[in-house]
Amino acid sequence: MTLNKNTFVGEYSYMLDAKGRINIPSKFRSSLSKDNDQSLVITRGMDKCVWLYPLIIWQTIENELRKLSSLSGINRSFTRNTVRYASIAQLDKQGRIALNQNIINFANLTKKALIIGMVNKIEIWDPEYLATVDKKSQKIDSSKFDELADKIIL
Amino acid sequence: MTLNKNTFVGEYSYMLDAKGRINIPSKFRSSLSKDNDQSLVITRGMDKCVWLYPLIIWQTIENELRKLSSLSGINRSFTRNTVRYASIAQLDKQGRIALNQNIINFANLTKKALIIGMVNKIEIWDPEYLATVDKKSQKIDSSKFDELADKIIL
DNA sequence: ATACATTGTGGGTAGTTGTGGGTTATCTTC
DNA sequence: GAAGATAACCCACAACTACCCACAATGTAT
Repeated sequence: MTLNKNTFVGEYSYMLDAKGRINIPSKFRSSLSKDNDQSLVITRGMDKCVWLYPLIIWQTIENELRKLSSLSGINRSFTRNTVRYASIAQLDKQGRIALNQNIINFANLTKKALIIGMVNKIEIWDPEYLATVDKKSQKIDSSKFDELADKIIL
Repeated sequence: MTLNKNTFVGEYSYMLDAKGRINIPSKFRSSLSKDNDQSLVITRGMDKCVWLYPLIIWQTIENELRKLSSLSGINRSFTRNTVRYASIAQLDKQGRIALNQNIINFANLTKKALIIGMVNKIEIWDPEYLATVDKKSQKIDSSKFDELADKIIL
């Protein structure tokens, strides 16, 4: 198995149950390295979505944040936004995590939820909301998109 | 066997079976280098077709994406769009991969499918749809082919 | 020409995965 | 300390997927 650990790609559609639990795709679970102890850090995304980091990846982010100068306003607000709503959750026996009401509201989640692998982290979106975001960004950013695509896509 | 590894040329016609599985030409299989662990990454093409990358080639894309900072919105949506429809699949014992319904719909695949070697990646097309695309591009592209001629000597 | 290996295609089965819900523990608040 | 709310744990089960075997058609070697 030559797959990179703690790397997530692909899109999955799941249900949020009445208790606020949501399944983590089994491919993502098996991608989690052992030293994560089956744990993810739940936090607010920069967009209106949930971000999930493998615990050990989160720890490296914490260390990066420690180094950031607080002189810069963007640094302060980024640190505040990412850290203040962060919580650690361990997968239950069925491979789910429980989201609290706060973050459910923040991401506008109801029942259907899209889980998207974003290489080093995982996003959870309300499908309809993501669709509107997609449309907007395609109009605005298409030229910058092409630039990135030229560099990265083979 | 003098061909470069992870290089694909030629066209093959195969059937998609009831389970969404499709055979990978044996020439392509033997071209895959060992370190791919018999794995391909399935994703949406820029045209309405399926793109298949050897795993290690895809990983170079992943690593480029990893470098993009999530502070920038354009980076986030670019990563999302690139990675979202990707899935890693290992060839089964008969040398096939399974396509999910999402990508089958995207590429308009039914039963017959054309597999085309595109040097560093593989494309899967619906034969009839590709025919219509070919007709259109012949009209449009002849002038742009001349531009390319400056860059690539055949 | 014959025997043997490879390739493309189909299908059955056992195990995994996604989802729901009930029961027990833990924490709050009065 | 009791009552109520919240969270953790367990079990159940349908749907799906990965894995296995089968076989005809084609290609290759003797």
